[in-house]
Amino acid sequence: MATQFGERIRELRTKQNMLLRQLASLLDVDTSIISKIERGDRQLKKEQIPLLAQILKADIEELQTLWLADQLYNMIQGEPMADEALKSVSKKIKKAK
Amino acid sequence: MATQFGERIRELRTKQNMLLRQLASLLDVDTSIISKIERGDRQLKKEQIPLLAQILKADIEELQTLWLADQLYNMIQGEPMADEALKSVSKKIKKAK
DNA sequence: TTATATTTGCCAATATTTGTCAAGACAATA
DNA sequence: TATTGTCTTGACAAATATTGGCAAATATAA
Repeated sequence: MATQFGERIRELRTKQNMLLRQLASLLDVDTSIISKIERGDRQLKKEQIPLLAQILKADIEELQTLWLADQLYNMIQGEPMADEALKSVSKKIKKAK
Repeated sequence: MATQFGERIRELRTKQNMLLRQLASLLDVDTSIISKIERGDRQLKKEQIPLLAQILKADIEELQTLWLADQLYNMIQGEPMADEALKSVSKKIKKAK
């Protein structure tokens, strides 16, 4: 399953002519991890987002949003009451502000 | 942290004059587990929802919604981009239908 | 107090996630 | 065809997180 996050990372990386192994080295993980993340096979660890954003000269908040949206989507996809639950959470969030 | 799901379970259980240990027995887990679930210290396993609904004569979909909403809230709470991510997912879900 | 119900902290078992390694696929090109 | 470089994939091990159960602590009621 492809992820919005992974696709964006790949886009950012390739536009800068950066190789998987170069990005992997800067993030201090194996090349295969980055490959899987870009393809949506694995999730990046949340704490790694800031460093990744810095390396790719990307907006941290953009990546955080994409990352979180992927997690949420993953959780609700296939759930019968996904819609209801989403609405409920949105309401609760608004109140909390 | 209290959960909507846990509070609802407790409400349903006590209204029927059922003890923790009685509910626990029917669900085939230790009493402490139910206590923690009702107080929001633990999450019920998703697969246990149908049985729990049956025991408490509750609407499965209601419990599924509350359960899922708790999971989602847990995931986004404290996240700076929670709002954006939620919107993004809602959009994606609507499209998928 | 005594009896019963609930809560809490801790541990072991289990499950999930994460990373590494090695082999394979694929394309470019000598 | 053989070689080189990049990327992908699967198997495995290590690190983390989750789960359930026990037992002690705490509450509640009589």
